[in-house]
Amino acid sequence: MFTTPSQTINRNHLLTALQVDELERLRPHLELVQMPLGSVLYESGDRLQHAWFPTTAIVSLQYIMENGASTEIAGVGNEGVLGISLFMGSTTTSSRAIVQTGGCGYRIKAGAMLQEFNRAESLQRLSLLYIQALITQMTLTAACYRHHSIEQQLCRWLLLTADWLTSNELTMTQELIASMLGVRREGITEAAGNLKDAGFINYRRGHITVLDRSGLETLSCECYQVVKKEYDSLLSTYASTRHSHSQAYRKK
Amino acid sequence: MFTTPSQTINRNHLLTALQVDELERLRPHLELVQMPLGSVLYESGDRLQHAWFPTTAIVSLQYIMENGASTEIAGVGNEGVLGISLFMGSTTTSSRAIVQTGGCGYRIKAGAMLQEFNRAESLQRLSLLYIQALITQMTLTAACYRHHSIEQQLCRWLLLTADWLTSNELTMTQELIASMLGVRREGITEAAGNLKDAGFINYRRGHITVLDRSGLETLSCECYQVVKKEYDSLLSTYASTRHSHSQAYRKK
DNA sequence: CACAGTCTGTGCGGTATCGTACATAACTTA
DNA sequence: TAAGTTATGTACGATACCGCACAGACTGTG
Repeated sequence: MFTTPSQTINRNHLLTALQVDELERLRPHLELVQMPLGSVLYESGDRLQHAWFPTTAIVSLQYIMENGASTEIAGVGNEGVLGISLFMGSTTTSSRAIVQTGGCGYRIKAGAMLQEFNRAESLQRLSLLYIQALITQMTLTAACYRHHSIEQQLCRWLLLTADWLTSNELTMTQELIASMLGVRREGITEAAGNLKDAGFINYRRGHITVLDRSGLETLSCECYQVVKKEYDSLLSTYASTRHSHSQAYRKK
Repeated sequence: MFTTPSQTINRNHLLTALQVDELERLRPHLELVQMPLGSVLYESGDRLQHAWFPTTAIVSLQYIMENGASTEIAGVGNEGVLGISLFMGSTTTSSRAIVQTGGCGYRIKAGAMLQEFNRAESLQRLSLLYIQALITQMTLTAACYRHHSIEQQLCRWLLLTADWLTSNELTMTQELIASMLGVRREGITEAAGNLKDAGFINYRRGHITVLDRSGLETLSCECYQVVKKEYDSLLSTYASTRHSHSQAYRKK
């Protein structure tokens, strides 16, 4: 969605958009960590110890109902940050953050994050900007759950995920997708079968390949385009506020 | 939900929780306005000219799909503020804000709001705290749309609305409720009929009376309790950070 | 008071999704 | 290679909700 694959490695767009001096202050606190598939960054109710800036990982924000049913509320890739409630002033969060696609990211301790945020400089400004986009994504997710078919939602989900990955090869079981969309696994099997018959995707046990993005877009609801547009706009705002020397970070 | 009716008049909890000096700075910019039923504070894509702090009004945040179908994403009462994207740094919003229950509120021009927010004092802190609670509400709304029946959602909606009103008398047509929950009007008619048969509510053309809150809670999904708890917690945090002299505002 | 407009009640067939059960296929490990 | 595990395919009745149509009831207005 955002950049070409090669640029994405070890790179989080929010971080790279920071002012140079601010990034230099943060750098000693940023720890490059593995974010393996399925690992839980935080649970509903947890007191956050860190914030995370994904680079190649994709994280799913989910709400878990009392009966254990899950619902994905939003996804976070290398355009964003996890643990926003840290600086929103709340001690806990209502959702679970679980790694949907394994990869890497930067981790920072809660205290350091909060301190920098409260300086009210670019980290704050960019984080708030990001949260606005996140809210848009959540809005569309809710509307999509209400009004669109499983097949449409699957198309939206595949497109968004492929955008985050900047790849057409997803490592993902139908069971997992179903749990994120909050539907039965069989529903995904059927929808995926249709998409395969249409020639828009291909898949084998645990792997999905997007063959025809525009095909998926025609079957998808408007939700994908709206969210994509919001994130594109976010990234271009990042870019326009990026200090000319911020590439110092990339060299690291 | 939050206080007794008499205390609610002309009062917004976020405003009253501000530091005294900050409130004094804001006061000249706060304009008490009518917020009549059905009026649209902003549309999706609008550039915001104001922020609003409801006192007796309730505002519904909705996403409007391309085909005109609507979905309520969250509600805002006298615990919150409308127009958050103003200070999130985005120029526009993705949702529509429409007055669901007529009443009053304070309005403030975008510039004044932004200026005070950027002082990074209590208005910023409280607004972010509020947004965190709003995000929780949006999360639960999405999960509820996915997993719960119309009847459960109606119970949730009635309880939340009654809490905002601090009253058991809602002026509301089934058609309007249906459009907010994004379902058919007939679905609401049927669910409301069940609740009436159970003795939990009563209604006549355009009016609904909640007779048995705990009854509704038993039929409601967990979503109501979770949201209520979040807002209760928000208000108690407001209260604990309120300056002892803030009642100066109430005297106005 | 009559009438128009709006709100609510009801019925009925259609459809998407669910819940369940079980079969088959693809990987993994011994 | 065999066994075990996990992923995917398929089927079928149940059900919640939809779309539509229309009737009846309430309310405000001339």
